[in-house]
Amino acid sequence: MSLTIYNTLTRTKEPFQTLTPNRVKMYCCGVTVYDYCHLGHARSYIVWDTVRRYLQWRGYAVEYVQNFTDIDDKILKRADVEQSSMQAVAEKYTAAYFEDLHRLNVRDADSYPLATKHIQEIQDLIADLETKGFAYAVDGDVYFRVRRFDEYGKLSKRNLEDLRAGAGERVEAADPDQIKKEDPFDFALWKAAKPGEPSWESPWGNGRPGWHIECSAMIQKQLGDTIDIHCGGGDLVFPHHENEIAQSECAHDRRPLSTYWMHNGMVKLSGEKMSKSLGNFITIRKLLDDYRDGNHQPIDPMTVRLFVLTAQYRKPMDFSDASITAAGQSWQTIKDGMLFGYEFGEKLGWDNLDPIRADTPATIAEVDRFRTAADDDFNFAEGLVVVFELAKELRKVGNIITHDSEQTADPMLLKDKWQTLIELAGVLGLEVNPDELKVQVSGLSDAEIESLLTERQIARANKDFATSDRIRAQLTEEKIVVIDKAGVPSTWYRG
RNA sequence: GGCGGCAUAGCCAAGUGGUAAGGCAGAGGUCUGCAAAACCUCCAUCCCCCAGUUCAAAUCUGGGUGCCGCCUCCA
Repeated sequence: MSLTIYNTLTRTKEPFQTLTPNRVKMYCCGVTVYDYCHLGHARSYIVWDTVRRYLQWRGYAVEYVQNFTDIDDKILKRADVEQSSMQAVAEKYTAAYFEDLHRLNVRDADSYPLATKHIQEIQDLIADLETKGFAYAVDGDVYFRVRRFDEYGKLSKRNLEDLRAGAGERVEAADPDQIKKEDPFDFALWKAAKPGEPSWESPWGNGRPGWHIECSAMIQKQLGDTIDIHCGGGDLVFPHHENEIAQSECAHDRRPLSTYWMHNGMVKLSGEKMSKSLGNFITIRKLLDDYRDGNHQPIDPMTVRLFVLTAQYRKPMDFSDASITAAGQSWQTIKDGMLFGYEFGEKLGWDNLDPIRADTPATIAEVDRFRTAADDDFNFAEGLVVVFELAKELRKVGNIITHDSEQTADPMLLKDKWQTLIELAGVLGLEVNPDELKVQVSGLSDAEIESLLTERQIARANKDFATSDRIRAQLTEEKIVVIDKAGVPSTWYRG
């Protein structure tokens, strides 16, 4: 069995073959740092983080690079609004990016190149393209000569004729620089400085880089001419990634920029793509800090991860109150299973609570099922089936133990299953904190609870159900779950 | 208008020729004074529609319909 990846370039699933055995060079288009990240960004970076984790779990050494665009009109505009500088705005929202994505358990990339730190590489690349006839300068701007690259459009599956036919008059109207271009689809590599905006000296006069060129230059610098996987949001296929290909492959004698191109589907809100421009977005911090689901509960960061992972990464997905609530319920199930070992391991006589899985026939079978699913173009939704089944089985045993009944399953087999669950959930970036079990969710001490229960027991014996129900309501308020049994004392636990 | 993609139960969603995974929600039961929690059982004769290929199709082909994305900055 081997890993297959859906390649946007060929629109088919292909067997995964790396340039160098067991090594993966992976580049992900990062954000333009002019605002807080929203759920759409969260999906993208959770997906690529999980792909990276999975590749590592499969034994690949992954070199993962993700850029920040820190030169951009929107950042400048924001700086104006915030009475700040481009650099200050970029730094503010870069810091916010890390805060938000760390909460979602997205691991740091191996490096985070910045456009402003690669001005020399960008200029060298533009000069190279100019020398080779793929770029031309006009009044301090430099444009890429799209017609010189006969493969232009190979990623997005469109050709210049289609584009011209489709665009009609819109192309002309949009851009005042249009008249400078040889072809309406030529795009800017370098933009002449405008008064009051940050700029850098260059052979073409003061100016700043265009958007597309930074990725080409930084990939070349950080990872080399050809990489294994280039990924990003589906909305970047055209023109951004198409242009990256044009720039890099023309500069590098047509050597491919990336073997595989991967794109994640968009997050939708009320049927429409979540985006800044439409204004229908919900930021990660708003979702995690202020949002309440259908059960009036706050959203656990792991719920967001699970929500993202339940959909195939290429498909669009809808965010709604109902869908995030369902994800929250589902996460509770998985969490219960993952906490099982920490909660019951000792009672079951395990000699340690080490979550590292050992190879046993039982664990290997589950791991194989998971791997088979995920090897098919990272079908984590199907892999999640194994996670759910393990979690539900452990939760069931946990409940049997909690409710003081006989527990007959083999403790060592349970440990195998628990360790497998921890490992597979971990591959998906789903983690629990064992300390959660120690947290006093109730302000009441055990003694106080016992005392109230005794009082309640007396009331129940006297058939004073009004009093017993009042005490139970009080305990429920304190998140104490009471279980009544006939003939034996009531049991309780913190829920 | 051009290009690309998607349509599976109340909701999310897997399944890519061999007779519909999983999750959430829901129903019934066990338990309880009644609950709650948990457990057990049930929950798509059928995969947007119409034709076709095949012994066999949700899965392949053709034609519709609907929805979405990109074509401007966008994860």
